[in-house]
Amino acid sequence: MKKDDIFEFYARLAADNPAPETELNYGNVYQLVVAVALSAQSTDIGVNKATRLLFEQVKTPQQMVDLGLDGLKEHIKTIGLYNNKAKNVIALSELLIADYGGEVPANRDELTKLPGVGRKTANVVMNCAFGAETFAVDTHIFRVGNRTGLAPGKTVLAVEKKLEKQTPSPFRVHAHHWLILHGRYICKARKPECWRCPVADLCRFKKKTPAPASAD
DNA sequence: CTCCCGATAT
DNA sequence: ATATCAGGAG
Repeated sequence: MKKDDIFEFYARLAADNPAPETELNYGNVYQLVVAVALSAQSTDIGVNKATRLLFEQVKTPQQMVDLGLDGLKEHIKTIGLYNNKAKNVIALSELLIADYGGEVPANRDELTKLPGVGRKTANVVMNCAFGAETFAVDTHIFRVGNRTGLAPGKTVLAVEKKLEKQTPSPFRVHAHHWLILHGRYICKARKPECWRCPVADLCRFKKKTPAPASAD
């Protein structure tokens, strides 16, 4: 996409939502790490439903270790991939205690050493907790970037690099949230709602979906 | 590349 | 019935 269109693309999303935030619920940075780790291939709504009770009981890595593997599984049974996620969250909590004094490191390379925390999760934590200009490319951003032509790429890393290189400075902090929310509610995987899309005229995906009255 | 895996929308 | 959901590890 051309430079002026990229600027216009973000300017319009920003106008609709000046201060976008994650929709995952959390009370501290440790809980943010856990919530994002649990969110893989699952909806934010489903994760929030499970963490509401969990986070009342567990606010620190030590409290998670005390809860134990089976106790954690009981809380997150309703989330997909819960066996792997439970093991990772316990292991991640133990590592935070052993190597980081129970604190979450404010550094992407250190975050990535935590079990269940890959580049995307680390980028989310760096942005949401520490204000870093990171672009956490998830399924939504990968789709929106490719479909619209804003940031095409064959891999999530390629899309991330493109976003990092081309995103104008006024938008760099919030860009990834604008793109996720846009993908979640308008540029949806199954049924994109182009008729109410604020950037449809900038989008290479020319599929003109019907108006809502005749959409279904 | 495959496996992990429940809830929800279509 | 099947696709999709804030991916990561082996």
